[in-house]
Amino acid sequence: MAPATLKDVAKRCGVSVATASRALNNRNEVSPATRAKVLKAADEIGYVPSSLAKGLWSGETKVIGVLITTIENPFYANVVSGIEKVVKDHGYNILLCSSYEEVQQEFAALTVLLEQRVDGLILAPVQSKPEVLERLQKNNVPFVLVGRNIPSIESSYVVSDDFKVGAMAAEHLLQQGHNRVLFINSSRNYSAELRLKGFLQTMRQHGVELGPEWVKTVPVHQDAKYSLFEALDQGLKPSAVFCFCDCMALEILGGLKERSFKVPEDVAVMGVDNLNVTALTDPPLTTIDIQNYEMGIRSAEILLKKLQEPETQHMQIILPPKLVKRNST
Amino acid sequence: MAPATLKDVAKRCGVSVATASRALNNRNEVSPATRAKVLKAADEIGYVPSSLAKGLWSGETKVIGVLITTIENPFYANVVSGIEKVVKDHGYNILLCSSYEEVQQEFAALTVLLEQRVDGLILAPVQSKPEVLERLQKNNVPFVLVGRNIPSIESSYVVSDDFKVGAMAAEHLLQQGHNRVLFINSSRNYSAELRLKGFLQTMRQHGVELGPEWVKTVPVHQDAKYSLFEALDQGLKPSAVFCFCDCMALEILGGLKERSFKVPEDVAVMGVDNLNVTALTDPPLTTIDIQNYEMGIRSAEILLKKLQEPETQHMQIILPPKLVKRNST
DNA sequence: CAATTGACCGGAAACGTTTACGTGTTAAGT
DNA sequence: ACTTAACACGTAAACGTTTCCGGTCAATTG
Repeated sequence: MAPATLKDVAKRCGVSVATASRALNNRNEVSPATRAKVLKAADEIGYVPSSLAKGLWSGETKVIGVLITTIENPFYANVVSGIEKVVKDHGYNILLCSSYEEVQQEFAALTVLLEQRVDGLILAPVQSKPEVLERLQKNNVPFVLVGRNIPSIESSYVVSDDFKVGAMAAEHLLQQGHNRVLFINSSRNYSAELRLKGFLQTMRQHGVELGPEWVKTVPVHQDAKYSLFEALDQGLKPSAVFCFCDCMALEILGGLKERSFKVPEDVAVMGVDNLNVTALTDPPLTTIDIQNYEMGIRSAEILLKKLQEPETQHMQIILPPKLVKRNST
Repeated sequence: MAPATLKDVAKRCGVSVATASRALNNRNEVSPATRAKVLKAADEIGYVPSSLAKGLWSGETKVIGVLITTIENPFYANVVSGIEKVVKDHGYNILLCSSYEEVQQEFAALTVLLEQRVDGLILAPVQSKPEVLERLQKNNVPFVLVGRNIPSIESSYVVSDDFKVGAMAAEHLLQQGHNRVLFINSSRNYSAELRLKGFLQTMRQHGVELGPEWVKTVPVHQDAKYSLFEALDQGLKPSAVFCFCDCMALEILGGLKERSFKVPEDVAVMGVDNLNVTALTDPPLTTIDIQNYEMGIRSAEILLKKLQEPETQHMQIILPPKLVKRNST
């Protein structure tokens, strides 16, 4: 049994479809009596208007796409939560897609989102190549990058100051007396590049030159601890490990435990994201707060502004990172 | 500029809309030459078919709704991830809505999902009252409950054996010599009721009678530690705390730390869900694995089956819980 | 050579909305 | 009493697809 339609409502109370529509939309060309009749009929048969038909007519779906790597990463859960809070109040809904850090899946998801005619899009792009965004621009759907920028294309984005994130980590670790620092980095995104750059440059400024063996890029879908093991097995003796994100830092914590290293006595660990749980790990994790939830909020606000005023200029927000010192360093 | 339409494609290569549609859908009533022409034109103008129009025509949207309390709870992140894995392969997409454990928001989200004409729905219902599900049945959209059942209505669901979860916790804690156990419970769901029942009944069977003061229900949107503090301030001296879920257990861990209790020496703590992070907390958390990801998988599989064969009987899956002993008990 | 077939393609209806336009009724204004 | 405006409502077109039905044209058949 197909869902009830406007025609059903109209037939049931003996008016035309147009009148039924007007009554339900609170337009004023309907007499109070007929309006009551229509509302009653609609309620009785459980009528729910079709967003499909509405969207086809109006050209807007009231759906915004959110394309992230995976919702299992609490960082993105925070971001999405922030987005949802903002857009809900404006009558928008979220269509959630995941790329799992794979270019192909990202592209497929993008196709889906375009087919669904999302009014706008917030995404954490996988690759720094501009293909995906060019496609968006071609189809001119408004979009905002979140968490990661793509430098080769002009767009709106909300990111943390990633160079500074790397620099802050370096400064903090140097201050604690570390100069053999292993950088466990993510692949395929510009934030990772910037953090690395900020990190290495700051180390160098303080006279610490780290060769490429001190930087490990974790293959996607692999536990970061194996990158650590790889480094250890190559004979590296790091006094500290700096991770691209807390997720990786947690995995490193697990790896160190597995190999019976004490943190922070044998090896210090720090991450980025300040996930809720990092306050409760063993030991509590030193990390850098990059305002996850706020990122979601701001990106959604920018997108909404673009939807309301299509001629809005691109907006870039760079949130300041903040060191959260705990016991892992 | 509105997105390109089939008519645009057709006009561009001088064929009818019907032919263009046939060419793009790989139907065989088109000559190879025209097909090539159409595909080329479609590619050139960046044509993306409209799911709205397609859905209006076909009566199915290839979207399934997922309605949970909040994606910030890693338990649901795991569940959603499992759902996504299954439905993606069958060409379905996820429309994610959150109820934030509020009946009103749940109802509003449901309206949205019905308006969007989702083909099916997977939900973790907030309340045990059947209003929401009756609405679903009235609109006859196939649905599957996940994580929580609603006993008053017949439906498909995938849950853990929640009575047993409570019983297992009780047995484990008794075995460790605890008989002053504080139960930090969730409100507004049947799983919570069952776990409590299993817990209390098992305690009683072993001669431990716990009065109502030993059961605290955490108000929604409140840190569980305040429920702990309340109990402590009432003069209770629990030797162990059993929490409805790991999220709460983590909050309790925080609260105990705040009040300088040592875990497990002063107070033991255990939770439910076996979240990834619980292996790395201080101390590593004893918990009960209820197969979060698997729940998502199974619920999605049931829903897909219902979509393929609408006459399918209701299916109920009760997954066996498994104790994961760590150092917090 | 006429009739039949088949390949290929266009016209048009349908899905469920919303709104511009037209029409009929009624009350107010002269 | 006649015009006019306001009001209430219906008709129909449009949004972008897909498919049914029919038509054209060339090739095959007798």
